[in-house]
Amino acid sequence: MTVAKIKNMEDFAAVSGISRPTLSKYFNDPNSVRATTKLRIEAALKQHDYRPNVYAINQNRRQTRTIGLVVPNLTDPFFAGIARTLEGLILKAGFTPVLLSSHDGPDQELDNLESLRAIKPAGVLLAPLGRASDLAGVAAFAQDCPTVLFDSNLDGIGEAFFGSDNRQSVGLIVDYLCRSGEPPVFFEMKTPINPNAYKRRSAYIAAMEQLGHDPQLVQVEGDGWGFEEIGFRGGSKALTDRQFKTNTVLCSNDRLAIGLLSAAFEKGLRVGRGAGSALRIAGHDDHPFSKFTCPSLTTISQDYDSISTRSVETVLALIEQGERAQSREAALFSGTLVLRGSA
Amino acid sequence: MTVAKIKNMEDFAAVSGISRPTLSKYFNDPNSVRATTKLRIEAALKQHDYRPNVYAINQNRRQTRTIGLVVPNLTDPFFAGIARTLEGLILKAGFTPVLLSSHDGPDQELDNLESLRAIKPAGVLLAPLGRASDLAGVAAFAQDCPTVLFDSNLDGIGEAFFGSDNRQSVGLIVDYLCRSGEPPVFFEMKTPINPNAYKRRSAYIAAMEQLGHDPQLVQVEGDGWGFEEIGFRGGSKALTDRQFKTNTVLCSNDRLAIGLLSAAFEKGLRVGRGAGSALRIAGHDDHPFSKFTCPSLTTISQDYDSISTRSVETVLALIEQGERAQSREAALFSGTLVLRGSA
DNA sequence: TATAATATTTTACGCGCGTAAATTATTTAT
DNA sequence: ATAAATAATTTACGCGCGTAAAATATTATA
Repeated sequence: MTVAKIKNMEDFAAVSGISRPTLSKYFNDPNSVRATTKLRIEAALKQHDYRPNVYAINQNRRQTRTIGLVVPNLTDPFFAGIARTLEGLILKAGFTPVLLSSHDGPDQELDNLESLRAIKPAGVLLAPLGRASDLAGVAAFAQDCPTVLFDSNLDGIGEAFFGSDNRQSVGLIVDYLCRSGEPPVFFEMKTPINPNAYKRRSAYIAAMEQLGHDPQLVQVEGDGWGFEEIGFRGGSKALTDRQFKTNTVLCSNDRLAIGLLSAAFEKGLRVGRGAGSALRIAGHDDHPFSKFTCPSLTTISQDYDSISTRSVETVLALIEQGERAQSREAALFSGTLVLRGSA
Repeated sequence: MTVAKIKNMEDFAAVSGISRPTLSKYFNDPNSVRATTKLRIEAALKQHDYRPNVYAINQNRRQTRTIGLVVPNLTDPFFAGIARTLEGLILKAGFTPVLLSSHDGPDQELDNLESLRAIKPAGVLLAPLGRASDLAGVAAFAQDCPTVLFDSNLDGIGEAFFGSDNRQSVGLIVDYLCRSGEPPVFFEMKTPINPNAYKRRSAYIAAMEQLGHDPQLVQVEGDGWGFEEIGFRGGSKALTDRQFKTNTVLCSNDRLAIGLLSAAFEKGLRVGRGAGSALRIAGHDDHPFSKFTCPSLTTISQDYDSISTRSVETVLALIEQGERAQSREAALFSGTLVLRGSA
């Protein structure tokens, strides 16, 4: 470390003996310069600790090396986990992820997109709120910036969508529940926010009918995103009112199931697939906590490895080719059954 | 919306009839210009949709309007919640938060600080990993950038620290548990990563001794941050080996408690403060899920409103005065008892 | 070794905005 | 109405880097 402070690329060019344009090339892509000069530069970097100014760089570049990442709510460990995976993939590709949470609010979602617009990201991965999203606003953004949707689909918005095949996954668990005991009642919110919820509802109905059973829906009131609380309250009411026609409940997602589990416990109902159990409860999503509920929750694990990988690959491809996709890509991945104690 | 596209402040000056330096002043602080011109500018903004280029702005400003926010792990809903609160406070103060998660790794923690260095934030709020943190690295960063620590303290690093008064909170719950039943055994990790864990351990010992009880520690093996899993495994073993000398267990944090709760359930042990219960379990932190465990978890709620508010106030003050604090501030806030079903 | 191909250097301009100094316009106080 | 105070305009430079063009140096090919 020399005494003279290096404050810009010019200074660094002086001390390293490399011309500034070559350095500029190097910092844009270390492999774009000759191997020997690369070594010289890296040797000098070790000695002098210089870092190009991000702001000056991005002022001139058309394409930023940033990829925006917007999830509905980071407070939900499910999305926090996905975000982490995606961040890792983005970093590995040599881009910088910028993570934003919509905090379950469409206003915040639009604010996030506005913030991203300001930093001119090369691409954006967006898990929209769903029904609550400001469709026009999101569409306008996707028009200006290569955007890939995941988790929740918004018809026709973005260059691509990757998510779960709810039809397959719900079919899978309905089938399992029917084979292993009484057919399940479907426990959900009356007016869900997430489009997946609607798909799961109809997938449940279809699966039940195919197996020759009567679909039974228990739809609880409740606004917003406090799913555990909604599941708890609605579940308590449903249990006292004996709304569940069979001893088996399939919840639209794990967070509702966690609430229902809690309600059942308070009522003194034993949950599980054992002989002495009064109720079987299953969920969907394999929420990080579902392994530690009492009893542990039987659920569906979404193939988030595939969803993440494909989503990132797709933005990267869009960025590389520099133009928009000729057609909107959409792929749904299969879930797998996670058998635990509750059903 | 006019046809001619406005691409920079000069263009916007032309169409709005306001000189560029005045516009520059306005965007730096809307109230620094005369009320009438402010109105004129805002009227023009509505018509022409222009946004100053962030990169060009920050290239010249010494002080960015950005505040870095680093938490140990966003996957933990506890930190996700705090992060959200802090983001809100930062936004309200007119700054832009940049949220980064260290993913429980000291390398990532340093990487995060490096990333922040690159964007030259006005200040940083850091919840360090604790024992795992690279002390020298963090200290070096705090030297270059006004940094306020919260949640976990690192001796002498940063301009201030705000956290919980573990001595008070643990004293409170130990006292409650002793008054309402058998004195608690302390359930924790043998070599915790978080400095709070050590404080809680000694607070437990002190509180027990003061009440004339014999402190009992059950320390489980386990590396890393999968606290629920560690609590589950260690708890299962402790229960089969009858390591708990009394029927009451105080866990070092809620996530361990969730694991222990799960282990107790599997063993068929009834947890709660009722007559037919075999075990009482209490936690610490009021984790978002502790309300929905079976039974719901008696715990300590940290005063995160105060911690958040003071932390943000302090960075803002540091930023405003433009110089470092003359002395390192540190404040601990009291927790409150959250009485639920488990103890 | 001569020639072609590829890298690097030199030179120079531009990006969009911050900001300073001098001048002119507007508001406020007297 | 006049002077003083405040705000806006004009002019001009600089920030740190991207990037283009021409000249020069280095490496690869024959």
